[in-house]
Amino acid sequence: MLLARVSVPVPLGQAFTYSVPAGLELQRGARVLCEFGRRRVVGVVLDVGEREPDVPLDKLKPVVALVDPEPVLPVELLDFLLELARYYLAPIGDVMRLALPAIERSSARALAGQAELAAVGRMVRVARALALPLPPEIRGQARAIHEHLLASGPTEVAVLAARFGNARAAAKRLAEAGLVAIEEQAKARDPFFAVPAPRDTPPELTPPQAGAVHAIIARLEARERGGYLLHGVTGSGKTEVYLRVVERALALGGSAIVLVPEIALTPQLVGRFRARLGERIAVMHSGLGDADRHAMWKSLRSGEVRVAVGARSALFAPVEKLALICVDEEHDGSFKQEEGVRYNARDMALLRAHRAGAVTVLGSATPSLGSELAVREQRLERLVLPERARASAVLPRVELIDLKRVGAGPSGHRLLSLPLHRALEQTLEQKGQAILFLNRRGFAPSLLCEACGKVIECPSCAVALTLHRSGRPRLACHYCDHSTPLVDQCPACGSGRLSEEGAGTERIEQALTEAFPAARIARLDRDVAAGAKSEKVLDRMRRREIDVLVGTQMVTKGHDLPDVTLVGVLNADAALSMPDFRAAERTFHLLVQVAGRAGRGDALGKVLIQTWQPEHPAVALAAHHDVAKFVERELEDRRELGYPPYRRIALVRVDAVQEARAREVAAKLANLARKHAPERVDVLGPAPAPLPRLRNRYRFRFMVRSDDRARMRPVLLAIARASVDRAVRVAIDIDPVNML
DNA sequence: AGCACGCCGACT
DNA sequence: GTCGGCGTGCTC
Repeated sequence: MLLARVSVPVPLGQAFTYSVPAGLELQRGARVLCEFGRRRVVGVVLDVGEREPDVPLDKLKPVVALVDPEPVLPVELLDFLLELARYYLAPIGDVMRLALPAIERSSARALAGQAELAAVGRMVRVARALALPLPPEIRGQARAIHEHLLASGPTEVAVLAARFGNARAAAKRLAEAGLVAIEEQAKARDPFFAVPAPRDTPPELTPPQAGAVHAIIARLEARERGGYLLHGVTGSGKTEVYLRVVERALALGGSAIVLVPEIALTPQLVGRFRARLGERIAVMHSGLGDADRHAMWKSLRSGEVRVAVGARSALFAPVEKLALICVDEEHDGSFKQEEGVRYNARDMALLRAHRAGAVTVLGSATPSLGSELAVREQRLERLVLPERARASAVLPRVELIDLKRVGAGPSGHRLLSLPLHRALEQTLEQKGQAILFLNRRGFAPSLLCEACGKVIECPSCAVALTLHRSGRPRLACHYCDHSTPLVDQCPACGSGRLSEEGAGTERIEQALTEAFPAARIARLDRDVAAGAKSEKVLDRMRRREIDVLVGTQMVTKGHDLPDVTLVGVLNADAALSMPDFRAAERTFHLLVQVAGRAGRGDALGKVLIQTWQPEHPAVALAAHHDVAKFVERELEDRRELGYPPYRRIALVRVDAVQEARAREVAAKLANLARKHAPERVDVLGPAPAPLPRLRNRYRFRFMVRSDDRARMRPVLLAIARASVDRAVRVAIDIDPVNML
């Protein structure tokens, strides 16, 4: 009997078997229309074959119809997805969803046929100035709009509306007066493509770059699989290596995927790829609408474009003949998806490439300990770029400031110590730029009642509310969307003596503005940077319209800001105190990355790191740019403590609105795990999570750990299959990155 | 996840 | 007397 295993878009972890009607030619990876329960769904054929039914015949239904003549998924990608689902114990339907753009998934459109698909691209109205003398009675907004159109060329009416008040009406009047033409146009495919990038001339490679490029290219030409760790300090020119090897992969007839952390996917980076590879790349980023995303996906699937550049999800690019995957900043935690299918794109890049017989290049200035161990065990080959690509750019001098011994500077603020204050003065005098890093947004991290000693907490989470003063003063939860106007009385005891504890970026910004009234101070964090605004701030920084930039994480990542000569880390220990075995590694990476922001141009950079623990290895070794020593120490610690990369862990998270239910299920599952655990697999916990209540749900968790992944599998399967109270959510996080 | 079935409260 | 709340069971 000819049967097909079909992945159906439900989070059920299993595929369903359908009979194949005579005459229907089914291929693996093709979409099919199926009856599923009382509804019709579009599924993906996982495999087809002549075999005995594994379900009672009266349940077996036939495939209704074939949706595409050609499979939507290449076989290599399909097999990779099956393997990924197995690795993470994720429902196959959810995994398939990762790889299919919304438009390909939705049954309505899939069945509507190609004609309708072509019409999916949005139409927009574009205004174009007609070169006529403008009558003097046209004034105000209308005149401004006309001038803008003359200066900047045709512009979407929607864009005008966002920029000029009442632009729609003004544009309409201009159109009626015959001064402006308004035309319907198909929306540009991708925002990044709206401005064509000028082609660049490839720079000459430094000897280490050339060495790395040659090694990788040799593998590509031999069509052998292989993994490389491209270990280069910030500014050593890793991107140029990616560009060269991607070009080579293309020239050899293959395709390539380049993964970058979401935050690093900036117009600058995309611009560099486009300058070299032109229209031969597809950029997948989170700002893409369904239609644009689908256009990208289509061009990759058809082979018209053979390079995908993007964050996590670009890993699922539907390319054929995959030859190369590059993962930039491979140590970055954002490659791990933290909801739904909790996959790690860095790890899965190695898997997909290995299975496809392709080459993987993992790039970083501060490689993950996983990569370091892989080099030692010869699973990866290290390629080193030891120096900065620009001869004049040298690694900055780093100075540690012990906050226990050094007090506040003239501003009176503890986190603006005297040495930092002096350094800022000097930088401003010398017309340099400074970046100050503080990993806390808001004004003050908590409000403490001095009468009853309570901290004002979020009503749905067990965390303090953060005081924000930019805009209307409010208390906001950084873990859920709760936000209230600032209160002046303690909600617990009614006292009016509320003290603002600690400092966030807003408070530092304010202190700086007061201390350096002549300087142009700006702030960059998630509150400022909704959407593409962070690029705006960074552009102003590049244009030197800002002297001092205060910010969170966002200021630390890969941006090339050549005129920054001073970098201050206001509190290096913040990340160190996290209850997470990777706290030291994160702190180290962060400090080295931030330090790398200084002195990228011609001027010698200076880095000040303020810390309460100057002797802590993560801090002390980062100050000396001593990656090797840190890695050695940290690997030793991990081995002793039985943590990754020496042992594998899986975190089982259990949460429920009712605390008792969550606690009970966690206990039950941990017991079950212990019962199934073979030798060399241990179960630790359960215990309340470090954040014991979030979004009104109580959270418990326990850990399954082993030196052998295969041994853990039956234990985790037992947990995944156990039936539990429906009010309780259970999530198994394989190789967790975020332990909270 | 959907979508059914099923068994108890306030209303046209 | 019904409309509708969401508990629980199933989907090849």
